[in-house]
Amino acid sequence: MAKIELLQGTLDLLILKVLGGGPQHGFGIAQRIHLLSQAVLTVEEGSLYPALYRLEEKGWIEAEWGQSDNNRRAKFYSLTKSGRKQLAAEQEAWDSVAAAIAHVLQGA
Amino acid sequence: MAKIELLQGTLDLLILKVLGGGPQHGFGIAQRIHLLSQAVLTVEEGSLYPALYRLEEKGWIEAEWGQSDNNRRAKFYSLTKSGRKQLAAEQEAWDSVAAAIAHVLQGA
DNA sequence: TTCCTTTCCCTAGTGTATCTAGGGCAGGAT
DNA sequence: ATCCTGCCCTAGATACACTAGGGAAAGGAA
Repeated sequence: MAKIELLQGTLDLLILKVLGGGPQHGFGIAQRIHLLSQAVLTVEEGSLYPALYRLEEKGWIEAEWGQSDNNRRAKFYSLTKSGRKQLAAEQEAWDSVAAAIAHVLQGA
Repeated sequence: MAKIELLQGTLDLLILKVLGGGPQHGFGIAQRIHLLSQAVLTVEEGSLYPALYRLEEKGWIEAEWGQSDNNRRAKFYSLTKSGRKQLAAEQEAWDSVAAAIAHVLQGA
């Protein structure tokens, strides 16, 4: 029984958002999400890497091998132009849905 | 390719919340969510009924056949005591996760 | 009357996202 | 030498919303 930690559909948004702040390697993205969410959100590696491939396949991010701060081989991802568009769209969608849910939670 | 309209995991919460306002039949629950969300959220029947069975099986809601306002046979669901607890828990979880996502969206 | 639309319930199968649970390699510290 | 950590990867399980159907009965329209 897989315990779902993230809301399905939000991981892409979170990744894109982090990359909006500059290139990052996979591990770093997960750390950053964990940190920024004040440890509420934890991205498992088994979710992270498949998600990165998805995003890359759709042309929203692109990868390049490099060297991490800790002197380790790491794949750095960065937003493409269409990724930037996608980020804006997903953020808007999130805002809309979150607001809608808030309405239901207040109005019932 | 199934287009996901709802955030996975939030449907239970929405249903419980609506039932927190009093008993409702399935169709009515979906209408209410649609209405309260200002037509942003649409619950498909293929999502709704399985969800109701899930919730019933877990003991959070219970069903009783009755008559709808339109004089039709309808199954009315209502919250159980443990359903009330579950509603509180899920609402809290939602608040926490939504806030966490908001943090990431602001902080990156 | 017959038809049609609406309301209400139901289910099998599909898709996809996240998870669990592994595996691997290399740097740096002990 | 050994271990821990950082970093990448993958196969299979699970969960949940979806599509795409089905059916019955009320009430109005033709």
